[in-house]
Amino acid sequence: MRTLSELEGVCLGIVSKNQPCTAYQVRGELRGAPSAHWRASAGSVYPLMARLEKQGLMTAADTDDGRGRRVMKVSADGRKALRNWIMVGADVDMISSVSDPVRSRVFFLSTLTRPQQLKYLAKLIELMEGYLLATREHLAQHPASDNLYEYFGSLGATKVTETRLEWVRTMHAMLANTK
Amino acid sequence: MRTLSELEGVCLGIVSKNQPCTAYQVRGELRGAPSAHWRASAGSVYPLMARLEKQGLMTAADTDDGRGRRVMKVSADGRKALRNWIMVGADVDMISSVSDPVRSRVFFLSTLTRPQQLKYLAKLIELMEGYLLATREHLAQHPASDNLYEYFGSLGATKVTETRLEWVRTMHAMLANTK
DNA sequence: CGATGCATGTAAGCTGTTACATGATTGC
DNA sequence: GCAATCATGTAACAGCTTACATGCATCG
Repeated sequence: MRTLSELEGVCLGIVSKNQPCTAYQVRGELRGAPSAHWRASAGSVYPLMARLEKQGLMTAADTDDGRGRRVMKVSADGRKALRNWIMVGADVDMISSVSDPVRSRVFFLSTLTRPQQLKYLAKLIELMEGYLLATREHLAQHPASDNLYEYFGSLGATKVTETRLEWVRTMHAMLANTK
Repeated sequence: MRTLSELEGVCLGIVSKNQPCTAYQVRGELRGAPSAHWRASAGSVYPLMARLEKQGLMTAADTDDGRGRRVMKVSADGRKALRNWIMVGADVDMISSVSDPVRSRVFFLSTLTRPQQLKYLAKLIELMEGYLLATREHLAQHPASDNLYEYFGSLGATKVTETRLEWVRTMHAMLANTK
């Protein structure tokens, strides 16, 4: 049994939570997620779903509502694969691989003049403040009493966003106070 | 002027910091980074460096030390492209796109039994504690007085790692105390 | 003199994206 | 009736990885 890719695991998980569920719905869920890492383009999701079906991890059924909807359910093998995908994630690679485009750029901030640096960081702070509001909104709409795991996910996204914002603020303050 | 990819920006930045600098050195720097997101395989770095050279962002010169080393320097156009790459990073996509494989999995934790959940989270905590020690070590070896921007980068990695660890601990505690 | 490290590169493959193509349904 | 949304899919390309291939230098 080949281990699932990140997007495969996430899509299988979304189907398992919402089944019976269409590929279109999966794309909608991905777009509505707190961290929009996945563009979840049609070109990735549809072939992916077909792949999972062919491997027996999902079963599909055509509907007759005139829209050609194809609803999916996770099979017993699919649930096993999903559990396996989660477990495999407890690995050094997984816990360290949070790649941050902002951090990548900070390393080379010396390329900019001091005023440019401050302007860049100020722009980041503004964007992050807006983004933080959005994640907090998302968190408020997913209380622990409703669905504990969605709450956990949103909580993680919010906490990390808060930390990153605080970090950028620290840098801005330090650069503003030295020459 | 086409905007640089993430890896292109990072590599150009590494060269600009260490020039004159070989592709081999760039790979070494990437491997030693606090967050090993980039595997920086030869298959990506060498063609990338050749590409940047062809575009006039770097100049290359062969050495005669018998090892066929090819040392690179960033050109004026290259510095401009690097500044541009940084600035373009002040964008909603960039600040939100911190994709976390752990968070992805947490959303579907209901797939596991409670004991499996606790075991999984305990494993994560163990791994993250080790990883946190490594990032703190890295931070200690890059004091602000030495190179401010490397310090900033390491600081960000450490802060985010601390936050994620605390988050996983919170989840573990909550799941351990409810049935 | 053999292992390890320095140093460069290519070929094939995986995973995702953008852009396109198609068609039905619902709401104004 | 026409725009927006629902719904499915394909083709071409981008970017990075793994695995392979090559050869010299240094150290024990």
